[in-house]
Amino acid sequence: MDKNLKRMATMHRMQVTGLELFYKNGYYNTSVDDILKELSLSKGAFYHHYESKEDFFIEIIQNFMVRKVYSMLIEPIEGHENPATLITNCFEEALETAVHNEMDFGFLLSNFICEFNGRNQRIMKHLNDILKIWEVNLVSTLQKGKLNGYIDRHIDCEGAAVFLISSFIGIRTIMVEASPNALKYRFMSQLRQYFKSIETKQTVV
Amino acid sequence: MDKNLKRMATMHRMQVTGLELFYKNGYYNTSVDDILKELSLSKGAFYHHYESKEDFFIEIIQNFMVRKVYSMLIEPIEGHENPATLITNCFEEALETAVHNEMDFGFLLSNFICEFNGRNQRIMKHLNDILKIWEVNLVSTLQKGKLNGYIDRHIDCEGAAVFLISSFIGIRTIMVEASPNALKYRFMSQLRQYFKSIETKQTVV
DNA sequence: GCTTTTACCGACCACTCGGTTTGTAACTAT
DNA sequence: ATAGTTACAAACCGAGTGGTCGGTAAAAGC
Repeated sequence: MDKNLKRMATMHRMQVTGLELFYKNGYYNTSVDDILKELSLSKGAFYHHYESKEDFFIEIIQNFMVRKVYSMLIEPIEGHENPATLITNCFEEALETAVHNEMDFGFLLSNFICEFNGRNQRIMKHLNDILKIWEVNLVSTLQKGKLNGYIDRHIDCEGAAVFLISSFIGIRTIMVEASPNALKYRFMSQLRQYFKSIETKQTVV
Repeated sequence: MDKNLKRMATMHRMQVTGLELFYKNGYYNTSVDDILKELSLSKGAFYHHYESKEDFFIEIIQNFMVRKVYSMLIEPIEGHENPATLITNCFEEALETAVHNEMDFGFLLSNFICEFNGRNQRIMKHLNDILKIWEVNLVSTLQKGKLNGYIDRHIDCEGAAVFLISSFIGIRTIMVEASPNALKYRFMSQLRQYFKSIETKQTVV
């Protein structure tokens, strides 16, 4: 049983380092040997635990990327407050983290989507699943907000979710270079502007 | 002199095919040989005309990508009409083209930005320059719209430009898979919503 | 105590990569 | 006609690539 523990410890180490390097250099630009070198492990160790580089990556997606999206983008918007506040704060924090990350290479999920788009259906399926989960949760937060009178009832929540996802992916892409802090500030103030336009109009009492 | 013509014809053919394959498979996943095979040319031919794969790509950026961004995203928004109309129509058309493109792999510029982000400074500089040109033109269109009374004078045009660029890059990234037409429709209606919020409020006469 | 399983090593394979070198046919300038 | 230049072909190089395989030491199961 603690045999299994050792196995899992090694596999975990491989996945952590794997994700790090894949994120930094891209999937195709990171060789299995690169990962192994960092861990002082051999090819034999890798192919003892995993069938292929691709299978290895898919395990990383399911073990790490899903969780990161959950903790960074989904859990923070659960709740019954005003969706505008929830989502704005969530984005603000996600961008702030990126600004202060010395080794930021963009939004993990969209980077890989970009790399595999139209080139690797199997991996794309897994990545799109994560995107879908995010979208569904955004929609449900917005709809809850509609019921609670925060969001205008004429608003198309699916549309708003797509728009929010798009803008987030975009800003994270261009934030990598240049002056991320200025970009973040400008983006956030326009995001608030957008939210104002879909919030329920407060008729003067 | 017509010697030079032959030279330029060959180089042009290489760049056209090069861009095609780089766009389809990514820069690092396209070998020089892949391009040469398509043209029935040899390595010798390639390295006779270009110093390296990287130099070759930079020439492609300057000869083709700049022009594509101009014709697709900059020229259509030049004019003195309402920026909301100009930009909305421009995005609409750009997305429509993508929807009907059987071989769409996303937004050329942002795909490469994503691939080179934090990995190749030299190429990133050229790509960021294009992005900057686009941004500057968006800002100037918006400011012109302010002067002409179309855009609310409290709006931060730089911020709006960043927001528009972000959302466009994002929607093009997620539009590749799934149902591009539905995504386009949803995106466009939210974009109009956003523009409504930054247009000058028409006080009832 | 003996056997089996596990976790890992490291040499090796066939292949691909960007880039170099050498050779040559055709054209140009004199 | 001849000498030089241009535009390309083709073989080649060394460094990597994902993946295989035979071996081994230690632990687990009986």
